[in-house]
Amino acid sequence: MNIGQASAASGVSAKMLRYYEEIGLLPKAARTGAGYRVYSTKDVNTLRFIRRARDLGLSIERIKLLVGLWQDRERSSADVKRVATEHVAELDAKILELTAMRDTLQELADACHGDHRPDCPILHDLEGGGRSPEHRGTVTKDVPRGKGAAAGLPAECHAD
Amino acid sequence: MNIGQASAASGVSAKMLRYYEEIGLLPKAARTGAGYRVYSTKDVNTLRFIRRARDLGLSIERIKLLVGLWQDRERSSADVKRVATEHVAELDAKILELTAMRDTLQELADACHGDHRPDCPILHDLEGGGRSPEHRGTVTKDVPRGKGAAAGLPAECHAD
DNA sequence: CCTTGACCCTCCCATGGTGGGAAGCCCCAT
DNA sequence: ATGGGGCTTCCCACCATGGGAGGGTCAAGG
Repeated sequence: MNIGQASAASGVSAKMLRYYEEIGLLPKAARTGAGYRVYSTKDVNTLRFIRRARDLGLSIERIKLLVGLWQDRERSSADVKRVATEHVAELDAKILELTAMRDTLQELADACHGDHRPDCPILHDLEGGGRSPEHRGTVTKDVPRGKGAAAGLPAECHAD
Repeated sequence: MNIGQASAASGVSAKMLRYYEEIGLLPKAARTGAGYRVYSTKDVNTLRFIRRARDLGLSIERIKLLVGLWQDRERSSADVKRVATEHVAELDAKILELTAMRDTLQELADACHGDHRPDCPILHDLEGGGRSPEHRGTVTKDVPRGKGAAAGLPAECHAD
């Protein structure tokens, strides 16, 4: 089977097939005399496994672990479960983070008239924690991206 | 104000300050004779605006729009609201996607004994749509990443 | 005046997965 | 033998961010 056929049969793009090989997620494919990669049915099964795992949002690193476990008859299901559970925890964290953003923004949008006038609580909030700061505090999770070095400076606001 | 002070006062890293300038999110900063960037209080306000917008997950492109509207006295709040609403829609889509992943994976993990034995429904599912395919169909949203070109090949499974 | 240390500059690289595309070789059918 | 489609490698782009090298600058203290 050529790379194109393996791609069509697995739902993984040829580009990704080469990439997965390069990063060691797949073993190096055998080659024809002309240098074409050759795949077996077994390879396609592995690829489908990988694709399903990607569909569940698993990182390549974790998929490497899972493929290893999958091919290990001596594995313990506890190891597999742990990998899955870790990913669930990360998904939960991400969902929480996005939900907090969503809720804050939705509230602001709800409070915005959305008419031709310039007055807008969304901008007001972005400008300087507009509506009661404790309100923002409850909704917006303090995502650990900004290192919170924000120092003094009186909020004089308004850039125009 | 130097870049370090502007960074500390706004919570945006110096690295990002330079980057935002490069991509045109910020106007080119004035320079001292030695080439040091100089920032004003007004710049810091803009930076805080940007940082808050990033905290809400807005993309740089959308922040460019918002900053433009913010500085436009003639803006209509409808324009601002539209940008916010679009972002809320994207957040909702992402949350739905992640939640579907999470639920599927959680179900699989729940069904997994997690003991020393190798038998594991998680691997079984990844292997080939294991437990009743319509079940997977209901939970896992068909995220539009794989182009669904998955063709034939009988699922013989098991790569070991 | 000179050193020291903190700060700033530009430029390059890496991340994580994925797609796009160019230049060039190969295979099959007409 | 020619054309078209498939394969190869290599480079670039995304998005937003951090790290670091190599070199200039500034302020304080000796």
